[in-house]
Amino acid sequence: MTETDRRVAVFETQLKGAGLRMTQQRRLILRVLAEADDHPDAKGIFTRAFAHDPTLSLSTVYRTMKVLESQGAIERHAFEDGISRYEHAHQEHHDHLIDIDSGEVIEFSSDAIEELQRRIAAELGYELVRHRLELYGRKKQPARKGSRK
Amino acid sequence: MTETDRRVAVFETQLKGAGLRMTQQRRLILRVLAEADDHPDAKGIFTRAFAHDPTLSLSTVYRTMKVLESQGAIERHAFEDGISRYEHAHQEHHDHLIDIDSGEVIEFSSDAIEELQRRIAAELGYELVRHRLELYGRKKQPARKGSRK
DNA sequence: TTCAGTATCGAGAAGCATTCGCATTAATAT
DNA sequence: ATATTAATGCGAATGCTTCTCGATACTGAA
Repeated sequence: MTETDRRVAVFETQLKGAGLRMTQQRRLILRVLAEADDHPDAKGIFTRAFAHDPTLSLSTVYRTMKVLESQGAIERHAFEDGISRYEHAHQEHHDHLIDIDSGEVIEFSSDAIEELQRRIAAELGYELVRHRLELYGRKKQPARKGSRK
Repeated sequence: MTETDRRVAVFETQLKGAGLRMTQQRRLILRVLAEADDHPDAKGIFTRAFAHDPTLSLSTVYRTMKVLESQGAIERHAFEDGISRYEHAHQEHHDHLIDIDSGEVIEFSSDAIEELQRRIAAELGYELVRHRLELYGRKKQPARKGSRK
């Protein structure tokens, strides 16, 4: 709760600095995102927020996501299906592993991969600005006696 | 020309085997793709093919891309903008580096990265099925005397 | 507190890439 | 040749996202 409040307060300050306003809707959406531990899409965010404020509109969710993103408060990702999914911004960069069967999104980071990417870009004559890495996998059965294959 | 004809012939055999038909439209679209050295989207493919057959419809392009993809004749990629782009299938797996300024797509492959990804997935308890890696970069100025920064 | 100015909102229309439905056409096997 | 039916063309429909616009409600100043 306190952590969420802190996020809201920080964001409000950022908004004011940009000549923007803190509204009930933005507060609510920010709260929903701060308390989400998954990567919901616009509709998912809308559904959760709508439960707290039935006057909220989907348009506002989309608009708010843009504002939040431009302020660096959240990150937007588009995986295979092309639908935008959101998560509150971490300080540490990370990539995603998506469970093919369940759709679950697991986060990970690897300095080795980051470095390798930078090197590959450099070899091609490019300066790496950003990247997108998604692994799609299937949960392994824990190895156990008698497990076949 | 010969290489393109060979591709068309191979694909026709695959189609027959699946109880499907080789049509003028499929031949044309396959030809356009075989001779493309970039990663066009559906509209781009349609435009090029339309020049040879003004009766072609965009629906057919989309339908054909699905067939081609299911037969493994082409690969589909969706970069940042969410639009599907296509290329004829290579035998070797590769990833893409996208030039931020020009939009140009450069292909590359790295066994080291492939291996690293497999290892990361394994550490998270997953078997890697496939992945998506896109690097976004900016062309470096060739280092020269007097270059600042 | 009240008020003016304007950023934001809700609701629905509009955009865009992609897919569908269906009557018509054409590829294939006999 | 001819029947079978996959494939086509065209327009309508879909689904996510953005835009339009009149109404609403933040915010700073009085």
